[in-house]
Amino acid sequence: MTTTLPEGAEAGAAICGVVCRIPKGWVATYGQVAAMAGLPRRARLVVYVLQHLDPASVVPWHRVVNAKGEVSYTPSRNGSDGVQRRLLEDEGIVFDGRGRFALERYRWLD
DNA sequence: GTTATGACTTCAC
DNA sequence: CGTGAAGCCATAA
Repeated sequence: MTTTLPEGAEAGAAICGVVCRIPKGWVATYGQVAAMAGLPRRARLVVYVLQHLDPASVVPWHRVVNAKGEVSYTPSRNGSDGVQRRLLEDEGIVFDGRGRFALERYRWLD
C-alpha cells in the first residue's frame, strides 16, 4: 500500500528502541542514537521523532542531547522550559556553569 | 513542483 | 574554545 504515513514510522520505532535502551544516568547524542538506530546522518529525524513522540510513549527523550554536551529543548516550546535539565540532574548528571555537562563522561557507550 | 524551517552534525578558521 | 558555513533529511506552507 502506498504509505501516506511519514517515513519515520519504521525509523521512529528504531529510534524509540534505542532511546529506551539508554541507561539511567547516561546520555546519547542525536547522531549517536540515529547511528544506533541504523539511520546515519539522520539526527534531524531523531529530533522530529522525539518532538512528535506519543504522549503514551515512555521514552527517556531527555537523555538525548546534542553533540556539544549541552541540553537542547527548543526555547520555542516555553512551558517545558528547563524540564530536561532537571530530569538529567535527577539522574545524577552534574551540569557545569553554562548548562553543559561532561559529555565524554556521561556519553552512553553501547 | 519549490521554499523555508528545525530539540542536529561536522569541518574550517 | 567560539563562530561560521555547508551538509542532511523530513515536515509545513
